[in-house]
Amino acid sequence: MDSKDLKSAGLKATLPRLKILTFLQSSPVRHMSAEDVYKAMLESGEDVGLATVYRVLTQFESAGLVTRHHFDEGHSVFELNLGEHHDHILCVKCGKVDEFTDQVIEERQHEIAKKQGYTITDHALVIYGVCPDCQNA
Amino acid sequence: MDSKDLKSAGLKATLPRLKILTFLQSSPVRHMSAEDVYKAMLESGEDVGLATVYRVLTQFESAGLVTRHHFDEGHSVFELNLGEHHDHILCVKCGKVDEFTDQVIEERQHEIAKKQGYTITDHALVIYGVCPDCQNA
DNA sequence: ATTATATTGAGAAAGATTCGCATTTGTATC
DNA sequence: GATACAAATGCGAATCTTTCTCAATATAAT
Ligand SMILES: [Mn+2]
Ligand SMILES: [Mn+2]
Ligand SMILES: [Zn+2]
Ligand SMILES: [Zn+2]
Repeated sequence: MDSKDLKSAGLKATLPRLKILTFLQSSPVRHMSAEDVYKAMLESGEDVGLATVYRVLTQFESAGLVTRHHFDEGHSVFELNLGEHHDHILCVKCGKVDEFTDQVIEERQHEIAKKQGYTITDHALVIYGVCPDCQNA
Repeated sequence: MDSKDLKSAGLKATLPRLKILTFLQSSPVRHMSAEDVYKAMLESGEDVGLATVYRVLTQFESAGLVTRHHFDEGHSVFELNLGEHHDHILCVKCGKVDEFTDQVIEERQHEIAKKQGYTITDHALVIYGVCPDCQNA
């Protein structure tokens, strides 16, 4: 039951929130826009307004349940937060999104921040390229 | 004369383009939104439409004269391309934008791309933090 | 079951960027 | 320098994503 997850996140266990959380947890696709989630809600019969999807995703983000990315200008992409931080590499041809972690890069960023006198709070790293599948085509 | 720069970039030397390029080249502020450029045009008396500013900046980007960034969702930021690649670190309090380059990070990204079978085309790295000035306040 | 409060849905509104099109400008030619 | 034609401009309308407003509804505690 996801109600527990919501409650412990300080959120009332409403139908729209349960529906959306369950969907995020069960979807094999990890990176989705608000519109993607909205369409999934429509298809599963459950009536959830688009505004509610946006609100809930934003609340989930504040609660740490979800992470928001800005891969392209123009719209946000969300993914269920599974704990471990990672960065992304994505295909400019087909839009595929892959993930990676690199401890060297992580450390280097902290050194850079320190050198410039910044207290680092976050970072966003996206590598753009052509994926293996799209190279032979 | 900037006409040369425009011509060699394959662009007709029109008044709006000259005005905008000259402004970018003379401004001490390196990172600006289309709106910023538009306002500067208004102040300098020259009448340039907002749509034209957007068009010209996009053309400059295609011509390699300018680089576009997406520091925050919701609007693009442009900077004159001075040749050497660099990444950014910016203050979440005051919005200051600083720059840096790190060869280790650059190389690591290529290794990651190779490891995943991608042909890397580009990347975007932004470190968010609190700048020195904003820490004692 | 009742109440007090938080949440929802629908459409309006906002903010950034692009489009459509009549008018103007740049440049190549005479 | 005048002429001609394609390219570029400016304006407002249109688009797209996201947020807001607010009356209606659902939730959690009593
Ligand atoms: Mn991810
Ligand atoms: Mn820069
Ligand atoms: Zn691909
Ligand atoms: Zn600051």
